Amino acid sequence: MIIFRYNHIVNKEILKIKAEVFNALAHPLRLKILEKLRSGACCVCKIIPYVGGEQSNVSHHLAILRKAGIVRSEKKGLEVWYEVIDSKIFEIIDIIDKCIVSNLQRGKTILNALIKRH
Amino acid sequence: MIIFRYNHIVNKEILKIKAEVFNALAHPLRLKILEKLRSGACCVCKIIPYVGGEQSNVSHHLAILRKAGIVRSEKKGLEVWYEVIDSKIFEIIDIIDKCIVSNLQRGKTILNALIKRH
DNA sequence: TGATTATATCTAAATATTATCATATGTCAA
DNA sequence: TTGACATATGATAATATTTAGATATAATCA
Repeated sequence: MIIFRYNHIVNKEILKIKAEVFNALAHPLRLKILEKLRSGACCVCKIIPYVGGEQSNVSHHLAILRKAGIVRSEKKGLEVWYEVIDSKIFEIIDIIDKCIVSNLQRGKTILNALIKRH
Repeated sequence: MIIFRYNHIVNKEILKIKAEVFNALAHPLRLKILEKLRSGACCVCKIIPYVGGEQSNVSHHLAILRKAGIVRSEKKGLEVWYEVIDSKIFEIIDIIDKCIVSNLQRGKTILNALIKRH
């Protein structure tokens, strides 16, 4: 099938999309937004005080998460409610958490070994 | 314990570290480097032709992965070998892959529904 | 020792991201 | 319709990232 000839282009494109998703996750404020959305859909008016920060700034970050396909929004009267599209995103965040913890533990072990030598 | 008073600072700091790890993953070239490292440790001289790009640029991206605690390097004679520290990072990449595929499928379904209406 | 090789670092220009402020949009209620 | 409210968008300045080229470092070999 002719489509296979385009595999390298498709792969490149997929790498780019993946990088864009990671990029959307690469900001403390956006991670905090997702932390809030972990317990379910939520109104922007609740997200703003939770994460702390300017209304327009939070709105910007929500737009970044939206464009990356991580969350979707829905208007309910005056309010806008956001929710995570695919909860697999939380698995990712949890794995990163574990990675960081074991990294810190490794650091601690090395530090202890160094201290004992003196 | 007094340490609990610092929880919010610690949380903030952890969010920042997490964001930094995601940031390290947020580039097609770095994802491609990790793709190469999935099969095990690898020399820079193999990574460069695999990912394609300037030597200095690849070296820079390797440094970013190193600083984020995702890979480590070891000198072997003239060569430098890199390897992934914690293979959980691949689980993350695989989950993102699945998310993207199901997102694309959802898009396709919606598109089909729209087409049928006309 | 000096040349060669592999990789890292520095520099600068181009580009992207972030935060803030100002303004626009859309919804409701009087 | 007008005004108030919740949220989004646009413009801008500050900052960070990316890339390529030039140079530096460190290991090996003649």
